[in-house]
Amino acid sequence: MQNLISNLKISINEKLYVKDPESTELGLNILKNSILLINEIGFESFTFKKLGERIQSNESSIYRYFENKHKLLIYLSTWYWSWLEYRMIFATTNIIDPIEKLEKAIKLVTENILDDNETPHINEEVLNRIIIEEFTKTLMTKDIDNENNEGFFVVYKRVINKIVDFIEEVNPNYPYAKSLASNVVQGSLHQHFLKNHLKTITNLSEKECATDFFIDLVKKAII
Amino acid sequence: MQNLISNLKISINEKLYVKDPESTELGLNILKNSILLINEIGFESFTFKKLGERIQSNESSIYRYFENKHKLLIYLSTWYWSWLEYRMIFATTNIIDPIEKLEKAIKLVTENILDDNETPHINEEVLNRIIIEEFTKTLMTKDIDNENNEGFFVVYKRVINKIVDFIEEVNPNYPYAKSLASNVVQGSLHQHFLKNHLKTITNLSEKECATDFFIDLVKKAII
DNA sequence: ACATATTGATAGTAATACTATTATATTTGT
DNA sequence: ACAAATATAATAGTATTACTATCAATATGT
Repeated sequence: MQNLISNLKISINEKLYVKDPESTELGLNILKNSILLINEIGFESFTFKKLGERIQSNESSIYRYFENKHKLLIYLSTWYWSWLEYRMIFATTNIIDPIEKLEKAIKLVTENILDDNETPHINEEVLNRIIIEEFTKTLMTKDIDNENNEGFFVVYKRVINKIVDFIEEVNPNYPYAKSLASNVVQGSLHQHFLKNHLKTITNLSEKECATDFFIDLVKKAII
Repeated sequence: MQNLISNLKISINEKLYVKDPESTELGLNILKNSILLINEIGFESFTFKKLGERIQSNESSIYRYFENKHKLLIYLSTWYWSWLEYRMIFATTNIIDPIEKLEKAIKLVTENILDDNETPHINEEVLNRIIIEEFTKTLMTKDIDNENNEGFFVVYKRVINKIVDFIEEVNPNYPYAKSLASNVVQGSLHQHFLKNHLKTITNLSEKECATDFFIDLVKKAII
């Protein structure tokens, strides 16, 4: 399985970049360090100028890969959800029991992420932190309807719809499969966020993990 | 009840404004039209200059009320959560049955909001739309830990903890009361957002409301 | 009537988010 | 090996944003 994943190049909507960043050294460097820099200073303070200084390259060179920082963030998000999708597919194929399969999928989208070392230019652990802190910003713009039409969020929706399928395998009569699935995926990001910043309104901690909460919630809801 | 609410002046953390906007005509005008303008063009495109033009006042005058647009948005959010908190308190006092009380509270935080005509300078229906589209942006900044220490989010947390209390009245042994409550409040905003923009990953529609989904979810989780 | 507070108008600054141009370096095709 | 093509770097420039500062005009309170 490890090798299968490492051989798969994650392909990303071409409208998200000007020039494929995975095609050159500089491009890979942009990806790698944008993740690190956004994590360090936050997306609002992140600029192409600062990234240029960090990688000893020029602002104008970065603009040749990405139109703007918003599209770069959608690119990184898409990469993340694609990576998760692959892991989810491999982790659930060959599992026959629908409940076990659903649990496995929920585990994957809710658990803490560790760098998997398969992709030297992407630190998945740091990328996960960015997704927790910044992902909703890619959705919550006045441009969402256009960007949705352009297919910028298909991978995210595909991950959720995979979980919808698993829910329906367990219980085809549950009337809120879509809302439940999107609630798990987005709600999990939010619970991780609360754990980091607003601890008084979450039960998550070092000891208590999001996975337990969401598996319990989903099973009670649909079984 | 109506009159009780209208007589209550919603009081807001003084650090959120330079000069109390509810103390002058111009201030009330800033509140009223900032809500309308943010709804029209989105928070990213919203500037004090544009607001000044709209209300025939000057950019510099608006800066005398709010340090920046971020604090204005937190002010508006705090106003919204305070308003909800009052409605929740009045709607749940004197209800003895804990389940009925919890259902009432969930209904209030998940249902569609209509303008209540008690506050001429705040259109609650439009404000609710802003909360759905923009509220998470007030949380998701690099400054959240400082701002949380300053008490900018106490009202939001109080609303959630009220629901935590109601959950614990129904079932004191449920281990995830905080996560469940925050999941309902934040998840409801998100489901409304999906209903408006990413319809394929939610069951909400004109016919199916968030309230039904969340009441079903919570009751199954804790009873 | 006079002091005080409030608002308006104007100007100015640093940073951001780009675009355009030109120079330089590197790769590649034959 | 060398010309041609391509990629990158450096520099400059623009419009907008997010403010701050100053001063004049107006309204208000006693």
